[in-house]
Parts: sequence; structure tokens; C-alpha cells
Amino acid sequence: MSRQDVNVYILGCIVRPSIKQVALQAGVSIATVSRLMNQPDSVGIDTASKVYQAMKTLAFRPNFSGRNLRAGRSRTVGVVLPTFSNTVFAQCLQGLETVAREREYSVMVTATEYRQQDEAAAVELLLAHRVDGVILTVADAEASTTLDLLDHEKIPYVLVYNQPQQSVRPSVSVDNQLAAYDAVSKLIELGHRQIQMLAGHFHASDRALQRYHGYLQAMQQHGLEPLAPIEVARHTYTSLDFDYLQTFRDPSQRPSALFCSNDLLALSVMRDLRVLGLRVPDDVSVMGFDGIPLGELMDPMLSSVEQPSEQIGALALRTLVTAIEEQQEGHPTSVATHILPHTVRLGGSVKPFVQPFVKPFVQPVIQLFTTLP
Amino acid sequence: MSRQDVNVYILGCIVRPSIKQVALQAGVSIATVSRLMNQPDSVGIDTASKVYQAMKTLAFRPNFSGRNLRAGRSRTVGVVLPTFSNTVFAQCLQGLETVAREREYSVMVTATEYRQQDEAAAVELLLAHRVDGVILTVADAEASTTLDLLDHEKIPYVLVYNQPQQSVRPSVSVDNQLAAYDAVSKLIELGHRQIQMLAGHFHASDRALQRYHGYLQAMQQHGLEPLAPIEVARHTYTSLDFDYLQTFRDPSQRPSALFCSNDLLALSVMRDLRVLGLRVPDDVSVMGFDGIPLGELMDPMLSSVEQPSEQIGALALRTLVTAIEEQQEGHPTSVATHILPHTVRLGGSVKPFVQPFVKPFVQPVIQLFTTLP
DNA sequence: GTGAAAGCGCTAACAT
DNA sequence: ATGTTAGCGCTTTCAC
Repeated sequence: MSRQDVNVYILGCIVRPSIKQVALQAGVSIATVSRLMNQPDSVGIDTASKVYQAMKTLAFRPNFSGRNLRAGRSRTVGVVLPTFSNTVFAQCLQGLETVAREREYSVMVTATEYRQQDEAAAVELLLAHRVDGVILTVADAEASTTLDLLDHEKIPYVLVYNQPQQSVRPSVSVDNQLAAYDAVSKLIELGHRQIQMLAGHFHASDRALQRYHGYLQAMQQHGLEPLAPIEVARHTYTSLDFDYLQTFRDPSQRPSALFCSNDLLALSVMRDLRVLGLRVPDDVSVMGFDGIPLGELMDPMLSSVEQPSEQIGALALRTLVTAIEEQQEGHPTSVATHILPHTVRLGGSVKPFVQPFVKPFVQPVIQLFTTLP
Repeated sequence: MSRQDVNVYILGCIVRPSIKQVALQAGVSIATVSRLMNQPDSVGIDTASKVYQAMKTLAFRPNFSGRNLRAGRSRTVGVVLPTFSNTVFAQCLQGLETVAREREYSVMVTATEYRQQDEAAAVELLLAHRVDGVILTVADAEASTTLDLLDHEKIPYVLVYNQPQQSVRPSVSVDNQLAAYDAVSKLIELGHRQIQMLAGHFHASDRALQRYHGYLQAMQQHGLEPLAPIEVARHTYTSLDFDYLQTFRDPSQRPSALFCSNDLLALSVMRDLRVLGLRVPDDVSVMGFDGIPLGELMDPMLSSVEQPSEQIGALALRTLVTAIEEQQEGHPTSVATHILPHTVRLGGSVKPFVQPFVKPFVQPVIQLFTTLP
């Protein structure tokens, strides 16, 4: 062995030590070094300490590329979400990453920015990195060639937020239709009759469509006429474009309650209504979906369907790791569909609807007072 | 060559094809396949199409583990942030990931949950994966052994949000002290004299401390007595614990304006004040820091120091990639410190302070009215 | 323009 | 309990 094999410095440049240098330094074979990392118990106590010492002096750090290549696994999971700018997905990522760290998995992330056509490339890239599995939210879980690919290649994956109805696919979500049904039923219970749904493009979010079905179900079941949904060109923040609210200027034209497919949209529409001179909840009640933490800080508090995003992420990761490890041990693949409980949070953005048919008796008196300086 | 080398299926199980299978299928050497991926021009036109054809039929996907091991680079950057639950960091990640995708880099993420002691392990893990560089926010950029490690090992990195003052470290941030100074000066300009700062633990966020210095500077420069900052045990959402606001019940004890070290804290405190029966901005004005998009949707709109989080992420990634590629070409390492512009956004959560020294003239009349049924 | 061959760091089967 | 060795998939000289 040449001197360079021991030395960490070559031409003054740091060369990261490999197990080879460690083995040389400790006077053992590379197999021993490798074993110490994988099954520490299988190495003699004094040999072990020698190797640990060598690792320390050389500041050895294993090279996962080598390990992954050889072992055929990477202890890395891939994540594909529409965007991290929407708190819901960010929370999911947070929950997922926390559990990943516990389980000693790493996380590689991509965003599709709600573009269905970007899903395939995102997954391809992750697969090139040989991630052991994928956690993802797709535009449409039923008709997804990306999911078909994963199925075909037997790559473990878990959907988050998507809730496949026809196909059998591992997923973690709330029951979107039921949750929307509950929310709209609550509005109906509070006296609302004219309830309209507002959503991003349905083709970019099967969840939004499922929620719309829940809306329809609630309306029809209560003998109410469903209104055509308002589809806006975004899933997150508005850009102060009020065209979609033009009809709201006429009180007879506008619904008494608005059910939004997510909280960012709900908060945006509340702001837009405000700018238009309409009050929430006095003129329009607003119900969101997601239950983002910031909604609770609003005044009036945002009513919303709470879904446990961090837990969705956490459970998805646990489910994925289980699938990965089952697969590695040659077990049969079990497909688990987790439906987590939702709750309808009622805040000040929704108020009971009272038919405005009688003018209050005291109004003249009030008018007298208000004409005073 | 045995038949198995050509065949993608072994024992009914899919075996991912390598360049070896592709080469065999196309009747060329593995070197040609490799060259086609790296310098497509160096391969003959007809050979190329043969190889492409083989790749297609075999559904070939390069194995980055092999490539990374051999090439010594991974086209992957590591990201270490306090949490993804805070919109600010989520936005930064979004900006960063978008540019990474453009540049064909992958992103591996970790959260420290504001625990300084977790920073080292997070970076170690990323380095074991042989990321080409790291983007990170640390608790304290001046005294960070993690950053010293990166410096020592010559791993390119870029800080985000951190703004080192003494040490020379590549970073992308706003000028925290100046930004806080501007915000507090604005409050003073609006008549506020009793201004207090509220922050998470300073030892977990050097930015918060720099902002406190900005607060101090503004107060002193205007001849005002700084108040002791309120340090609360969190950086994100409150858990409805109002102890820290006890003194606010007494009007003579409370400041007229509160400057919060971030928006989540500001929104939380606004909610807490509301629950305590205090009105924002009538009883207390509130100014945040970060300029998260949701703050603009609030009513009253959250006043805040806007920092361009997505751009911070985007620029950090561009800077990092530049550093990585400079280093690979053996160029000298240039250290760029980017200070991005901030703006003080004034919303309804702040109102001019008027000394309540004269009782309004009409008060008796009002009292008369209010004693009516 | 193409091929042969070495080797990146590591694991695991086999040997002792 | 430890060493020897083959080879994971790829890039990159060095030949021709």
C-alpha cells in the first residue's frame, strides 16, 4: 500500500477517507470495518475500539453512494407534493420528515406546482436516485400513469390527501366526500339554503372534486338546489381579481354561504369579499377545508374542515417504511388505505342564516340616535 | 453472456436494467451508452439511435448511485431548516426547489425544529449522502461548529435568513437589524412611545437577536426608553397560554405597540390579545416580521416587515450551484453575502398612537345613551 | 467513433 | 472473530 492510502491529504486537498483508509489505520480488513457499521456485535470488543479510534482520527464518514449501490437500497424516500407554499403540504412534509428522521430515513422532495404533467418527471428523477419508496399527492389518483408505473415496477408508495375510490392504492387521507358532506350539512343546519362551492380547477385536484360530490350529496339530501361551483384559476392565493365575485354585489344573486375547497382559497375570498364591501359572516358565511393552524388565529376565526396534516404525513411515512421493509423481506405486499378522522371546526366566519324578512322593530329609534352628531 | 443479462425479468421479478443490458441489447459497449448520456455529440448518429431504442425497450433508468459513486458528485443539495410548519421556511423551500429543478439538481431536506443540537447530525447525514452543497438556517451563524465543519471540509454552503456579522460566510438574507430598525422607526413615527418586542428564545435564532438590536437602535436613536423584550418559549404558534400577557391587563402597564420577531408569533399574540379582551390596533398595535402571504389576508391586515422568502431560497440555490461548479472546476472559492431588500408593510394591525389625555367632550351624552335599555 | 478495463466505496458470501 | 474477494452501475482514461 502506498503512503497515499493512509493519508487523508493529497496535494493539500482533503480526500474523504473510505473504509479502506480506516481499515489500514486500524490494522484490520475492510470487511471488519463494514461489519462494525452493520452488525456491531459481530466484531470483537478490542478490534471494535481500534476501528472506532481510527474512524475518529480520520473523521470517517460512510459514503452512502457506495452503500446504496451495493446494497440496492438507499434508506431514502421520495416526496412529490403540489407545492410547499400551501401550509397543508408543508405540514405534511414536516410530519413526514420528523418520522423519517426517527426511522433513519432521508427525504428527497419535489414540487409539481399542481401540474399533472410534471408528476411523471418528478417520480422518474426520484427513481433514478433509487429511493426506496415514494410519498405523493397526484392530480388524479384514478387515472395516473405515474401510479401505474410505480405499481408495475413494484416501488412501494403511499398517497397522501388523494383518496382513490375505484382503484386499490395505498393512501392516507380523510374521507373527502364525507368531510365536505358534514361541513355543508352543518351550514344547512344553521339555516343556510343558498350554498355555493368555490374551488380550484377540479382537473388538478381529485380531492376538490370529491369534496364537491360531498357538497352535492348534502344539498340533495336536504332537498336543496345545488348551485354551479365557482372554479377559480388557482389553488392558493388570489391576486386581487374579483371577477369571480361580480354576481355577489347583488344580494339576491349571492349565496348566503360559501364552501371553499381549501383554506387558502377561503381566506383569499374573505379578503376579496371585504374589499368588495361585503362582510363575513354577516353578508356571506365562509367555510374552508384543511384546518390550517393560521385559520384559528383569524378574526373572525375561519370555519373549516380540519384534517390532521402532520399526522397524515407521519402515518404515510410509517406505512411506506413498513411496505419497504416487508418488500425487502420478500413478504407479500399489503395495501393499506387509511382514512383519518376529520372535524368540522365552526368559527366566526360562519353564522346562522336568518331570513331577512322583518325589519327590526327598534330601527326608527336607532336611526334617530345615529343622526345625532 | 448468459441469457439473464439481456433479460429484464429474473424469476418473475423485475430487475432494473443497467447500462450493461442496454449495451448488450444495442450491440455496443457500455462506454458508448455512458457517453451517450454524458456527451451525446461524441456518439455516432446511427449508434445513438440504436442505443436510444434499446433504452426505450428496456425502460432503462440510470442509477444515480453508481454515477455518484464514480463521478464524486451527486447533483443533489441538502437543505436544513428549523421547520417546514413555518410558512417562511416552506416558501424558501419552494423557491429553492423550483430553481433546483430547473438546474437539474435534487433536494434532500431535514428539519431541526429549532434545536441547535440537531444541526450537526442533520448535516452529517446529508454529507454521508454526498450532497454537493448545503443550504441551511442555523441557530447562530457566528458560533456554529457545523459551519466550521463545512468550511473545513470545503463543502459549499449558503446560509438563508442567517446574516453573519463577524464571520465571512456565504448567505442570503435581508438586513435584519436595519429592517427591524425601519419597522420600529415607523411605529415611533406614528406616535408610539411604549414599544415592546416579543420574540422566541434569542439563543435559538440569531435573526431574532439582530432584530432586537434594530429595535434598540431605533428606540435609542429617538430618545426612547427600550423595554425589556418578552421572550416566549416558541417560534411558531402559541398554545393559548396568556401568562406572558398578564401585565397587559393594566392599560398603564402595557405598551401601545408590540413588535414581534416573526409573523406567526404576531398573529398568535393578536389572537391572545383578542381573547383577553384587548383590541388590535385600538388597544395595542402589532407589527410582525416576515411578511407571510397570509398576513395580508387578515383583518386587520398584519403589518409586517416583508422579506422575499421564495427569492431568498431561489437565490441561495443559484449561489450554491455557482459555488459547487466553481469548486469542481478548481476555481477559487468566492464568498458572496447577499442582502435582499425588505419593505415595511403597514396594515390595519397598526394605527397611529394618540395620547389619551383628554376625555372626549361628548362622553356624558354617550353615557346617558348607554344607560338606556 | 468506439471498446477494454480500472476503480469509485461498500456489502456479503465464503473461507479460515 | 476476522480476512479475501467479487461485484453493484457507472465514468473515464487509454487504446485503436
